[in-house]
Amino acid sequence: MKASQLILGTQRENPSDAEIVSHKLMIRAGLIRQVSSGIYNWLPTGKKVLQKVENIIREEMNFAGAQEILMPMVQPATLWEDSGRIDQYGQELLVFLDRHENKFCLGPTHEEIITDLCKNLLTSYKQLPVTLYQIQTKFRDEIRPRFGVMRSREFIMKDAYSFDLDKESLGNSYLIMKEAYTKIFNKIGLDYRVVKADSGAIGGSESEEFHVLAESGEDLLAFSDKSEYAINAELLTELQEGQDPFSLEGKPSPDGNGILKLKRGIEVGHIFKLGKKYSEVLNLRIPGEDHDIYPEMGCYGIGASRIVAAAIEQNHDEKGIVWPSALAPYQVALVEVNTKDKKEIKDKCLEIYQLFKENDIEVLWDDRDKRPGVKFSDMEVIGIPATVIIGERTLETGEIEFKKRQDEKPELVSHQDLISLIKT
RNA sequence: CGGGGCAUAGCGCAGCCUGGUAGCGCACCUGCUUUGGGAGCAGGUGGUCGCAGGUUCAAAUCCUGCUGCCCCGACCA
Repeated sequence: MKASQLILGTQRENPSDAEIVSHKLMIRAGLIRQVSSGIYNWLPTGKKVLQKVENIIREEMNFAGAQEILMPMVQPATLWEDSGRIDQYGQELLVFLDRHENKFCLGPTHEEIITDLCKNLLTSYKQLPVTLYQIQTKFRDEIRPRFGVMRSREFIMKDAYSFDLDKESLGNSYLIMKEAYTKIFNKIGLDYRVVKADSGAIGGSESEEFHVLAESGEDLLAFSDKSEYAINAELLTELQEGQDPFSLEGKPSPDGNGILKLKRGIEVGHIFKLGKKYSEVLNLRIPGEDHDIYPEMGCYGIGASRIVAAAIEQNHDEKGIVWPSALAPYQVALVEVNTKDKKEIKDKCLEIYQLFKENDIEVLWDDRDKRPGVKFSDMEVIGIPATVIIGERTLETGEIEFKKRQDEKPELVSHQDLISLIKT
């Protein structure tokens, strides 16, 4: 991609209404623009990053045997009346009327829809176990949206739903998803933890959360310093009735091993064992060997758009974003310096540009007629992991200036080494 | 929903107190000169001053009402 043709949307100054670093940088790097409170446009660069997240999720979900579907964002409110959640979910559910004055809502989650779908779709216990998923826009009318896409009203979520014959099989489906999640967050390249969690409004028996560790995280997590024990501090205080979560620091771990340490996290994934809650209340019965069964369900969410913000919270410096390579919108920036009356520089850039393209390296060629400083800072705020600089200095020698995002100065490398340097 | 703040060009802001027909920096467009870390000069584009009412000869400015956005809290993926 040539920067001269790209709608970059970078901004020099921090927006006045952004508080946390990921929000500021997402605006300044031209990833998002606000439409309304908790509602955002995703610009070309942001969309690329989001798509990287989605594709990693999709790959691992498919690998785990889950099947991708797409459910509607608009759902009949009657389904929510049937499940009894219309009151429980409350104001967060955005309800409206269509032209026939039928009540609909914007889907904040899809247990009702998927359960209803499966009533017609699953016709035999032989089809179980099965896990279906989608990557789709959700809407939750948050009391107070904040921090950009970190806590937005509209957001992109991957939600998966498993259906099993019995509890044991559900346990297996759950583990498969947990493993897939582990692989997803490893691939994305963030520092994360899994903790026991409260199943909240979704309901069910058991749940775990995946948190990206960051100082700005809204959740407080408690870990034992001696064992694997890890729990959402809020849940632990509920279990221990009414303590201040902060007071947990240094207390003995409930599993009897070690003492508790607190960290802050951003919840990016949540997996639940739902049991028969939805299958029973919505009457999803599947013919079994001798009698109909209500399948044991599980549900598994990942906040794709939130991951983008969380990744920035964890990976930035004073110049801007520092993408983990799996999420970078481009793997390399090709910056040309002083090309006026220097056709050789343009030619050299074109040559390298094509070399990258032939090797399937996503390259952003900054061919704009701008000062070098402007280009460097744009590439840095966007967070592209590597930059290749082409200018007069190295035109004669044939060497290439190559700089990693966090390096102060470029190093000189040979033409042949370029590709392998970027791929590692 | 309670408490606080803000609303003037794409972004960041001044002007408001003390009413007189809107300004600065950045960005953007044209030209020339520049070009290795956010260039210089010259010229230019862009604003129903959030909305509605009121006071006044005259309102960005004063008064009233409303809306939107941000922050803190309760709540939540």
